[in-house]
Amino acid sequence: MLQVNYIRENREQVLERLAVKNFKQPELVDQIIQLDEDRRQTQNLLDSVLAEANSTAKQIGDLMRQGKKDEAEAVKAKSSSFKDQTKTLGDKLTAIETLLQVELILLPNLPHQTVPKGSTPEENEVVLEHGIMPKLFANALPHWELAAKYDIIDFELGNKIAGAGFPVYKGKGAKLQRALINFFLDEAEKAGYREMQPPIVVNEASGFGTGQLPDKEGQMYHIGMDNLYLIPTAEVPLTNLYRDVVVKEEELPIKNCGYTPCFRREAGSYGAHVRGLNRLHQFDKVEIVQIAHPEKSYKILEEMSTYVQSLLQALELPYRVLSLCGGDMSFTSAKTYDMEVWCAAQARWLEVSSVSNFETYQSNRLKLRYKGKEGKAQLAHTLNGSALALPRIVASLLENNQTEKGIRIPKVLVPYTKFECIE
RNA sequence: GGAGAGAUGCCUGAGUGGCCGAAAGGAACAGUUUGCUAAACUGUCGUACUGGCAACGGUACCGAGGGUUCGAAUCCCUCUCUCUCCGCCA
Repeated sequence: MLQVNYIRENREQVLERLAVKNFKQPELVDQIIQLDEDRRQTQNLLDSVLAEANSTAKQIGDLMRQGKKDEAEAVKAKSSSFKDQTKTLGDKLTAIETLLQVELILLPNLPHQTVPKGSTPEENEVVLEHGIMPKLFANALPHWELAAKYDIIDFELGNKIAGAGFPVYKGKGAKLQRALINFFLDEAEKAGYREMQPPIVVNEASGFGTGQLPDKEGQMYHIGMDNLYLIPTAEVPLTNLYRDVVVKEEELPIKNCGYTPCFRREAGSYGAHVRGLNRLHQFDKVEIVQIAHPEKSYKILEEMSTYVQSLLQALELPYRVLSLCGGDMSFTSAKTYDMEVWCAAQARWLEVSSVSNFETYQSNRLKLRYKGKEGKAQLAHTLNGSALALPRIVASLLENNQTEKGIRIPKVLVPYTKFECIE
């Protein structure tokens, strides 16, 4: 959520930045500025009535204590009129504030100056490509066929017990999952992230804090009986750990990571491009999250991108880094890098990580601030990234590393899998 | 699931209708002093909105939301959460 004061003082710039994100309702900006104006006016009025009511009440109290009952009664008669006024003004103020909040929530984050213009994925900017795309032998298979051939991932079985998009990992397939999770967590720890194990259900306040609610509730599984949401990403609990928190400036940056399963309804997705592991309702992911000083957050974004790339390099996967254009970026992000790995048998790039700086967009909702020795508490910047999401990593490992004898496990993973090949 | 207790500032904790934005102690910060790794003394010490160039004001907030009252941390209602005991249980 953007800050009203910022919008008021930087109207032109806000409009210009929103245009980069292809925001369709720029008129909201002026509406918000007007509502804010109304809000302050109404509050001033209300405050002055309340001030008068307070001093009158005090007066009555003093008179009562002095035993001047008649005088007190006289003043009492006068003070009862304040009630209607404060009620009316209070209701008006609440109505304005509610509307202001509703409209503020409709504004997406402002893209950073370096974010490329554009509205479609094709307009994302390729920052770099790394690695060599493997040349596969003649009868090379896509990963869903490899999964069946080696009996390591069972989509049918998942269908039976849960539904499409909930695969069952079997034998070496399961071990590969576990190996990847442990490898990612160990690497994150080496990079200075503290491992956390958060709940995988969250309440409404948490969903609001990171921006999933109110507008994206259709994307999350909801447990109606207890009004809890299954997390779509560990970003939600890991970032919400700092909701309503003021951290010490010297503690920044705070670096946390965590492994969780992630749940996404993915309503409306179907077809060949979501086959196999390409898109699932439940998947595993290790997430990295940082709470940063505003002056350092863009440097940290680059570091996080470099870190994620180091994982892909270690896994020997060919990848590219995209700087997302304004229109393709998420609602809440100020700048996002996507990492995509090459899936040789499908001959396509698959997104395996998304690293974003949210600046103060989330922290404003979360009321996440930092405070130095001097001065007031300021909103911190939040960043997060996948490091990494498993299914598409598995898909590309299977496809890229397939040989006529079996699937080769990358060297760094062998200590974790305890096997070198899936035959 | 049943019964009970509770929620106050960074922490402990007092406050049961006006003198309470809130005692006291601790912590923290600044200073003084003695000197030695600590103590004593003094001062400062909540947040948000808002008016003002500023000095300095106004308003709201004692878990959340309503209500009673001229006036609520304090009384009433609803909700949320925490703790204790019982039950169930990985």
